[in-house]
Amino acid sequence: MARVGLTTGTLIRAGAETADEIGFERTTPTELARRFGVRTASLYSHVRNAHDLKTGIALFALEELADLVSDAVAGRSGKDALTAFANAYRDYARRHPGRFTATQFPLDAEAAAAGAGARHAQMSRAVLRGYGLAEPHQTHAVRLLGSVFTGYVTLESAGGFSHSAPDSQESWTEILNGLDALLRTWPTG
Amino acid sequence: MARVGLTTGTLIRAGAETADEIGFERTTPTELARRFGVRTASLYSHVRNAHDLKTGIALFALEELADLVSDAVAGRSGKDALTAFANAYRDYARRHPGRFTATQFPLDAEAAAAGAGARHAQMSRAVLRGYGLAEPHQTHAVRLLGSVFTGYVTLESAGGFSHSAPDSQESWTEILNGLDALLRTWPTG
DNA sequence: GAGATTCGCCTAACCTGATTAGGCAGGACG
DNA sequence: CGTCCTGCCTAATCAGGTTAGGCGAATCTC
Repeated sequence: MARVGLTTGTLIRAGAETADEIGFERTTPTELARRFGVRTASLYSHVRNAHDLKTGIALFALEELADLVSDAVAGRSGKDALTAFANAYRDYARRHPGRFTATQFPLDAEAAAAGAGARHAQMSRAVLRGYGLAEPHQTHAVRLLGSVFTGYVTLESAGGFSHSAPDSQESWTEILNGLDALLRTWPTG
Repeated sequence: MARVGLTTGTLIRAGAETADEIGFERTTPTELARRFGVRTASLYSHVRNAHDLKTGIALFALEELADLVSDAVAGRSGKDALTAFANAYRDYARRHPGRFTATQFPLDAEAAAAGAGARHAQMSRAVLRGYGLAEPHQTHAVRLLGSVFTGYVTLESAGGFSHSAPDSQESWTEILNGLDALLRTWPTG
């Protein structure tokens, strides 16, 4: 019997690629088994079930995104950091639509705790450091940034902004300018 | 044979309620058939297939949400309108989590064209009227509002803001204040 | 290096959900 | 009162998910 060398990691990485190719929705154990030339049942030594597989892909994508954002933000501050942060986020969604969808897969408490959620929040705070916001305002701003970026990228990749003028890129730039302006005048007390 | 009186409309409305109860994901033809005390196959005279059913629920929810937002915004302007718009959106998501999830179901071009998408964009523009934004800035602002509200409500209902101080309501209020301030100083030329 | 053990993948089987084809019965309508 | 239409049914098929148990190849032990 040909041993393909399945491991949890292999499956999750292949799952991430598959998600980008055919969509996170359609990334099923059966599909992965097909791609590995293996019977579906063979996956069950490596992942508990389909839900587990998807959770794994989601955590993988969250880590990967956190790495990219971390790199992008390193050594920058203020608007520069804000822009780098936002673009890293948006670029990831465009380059890896399936993985981006995966990052929004609802995680149960344990998975969320284990995941890169904390890293993302930390990076968001790092970007905001340049704006000198005190708590609780910083947290409010973190939530604003998360909402805008998540929302924009989701709507954009769902086709919400295509086929209509002006260009999405233009809106993106203007929104980032706006956010920068807003953060500079955000209430500090 | 007991005739239950299935129609496309009945199924979609029941689907909306079911989605709120057990989640949009699990709102399947089989589940609806169970609830009507009917065989699954019997639904297929009224909806084309499972995807069609979900699209129907999505369109229903989009209309319903548009009605609510329309009511909320009527007779208001400026920050008042902005707040009413935003709260109508958020309240809907909290009261009807399944339907809200449904509103994000990816629609194919025909369904999207038939749906309430245009109404939502119109209402957004109506809210912004008080801020006197010229094109293309108004469109950018429409996209910002859509992103913030979609993003915030999605993250909030995914539990992103719970279990951590400060309260989500506080962030929401401060974010709306911030958006209002931003829109008042948004570039007009 | 030969037997014991582990472990990766397989076969077989079953469940749930989606979907289609064709049937029957009961109310509407002449 | 007969006929038709329509609403729901039975039967059957298919795909995906999941479990139980088997077999053989790789690795370990002495």
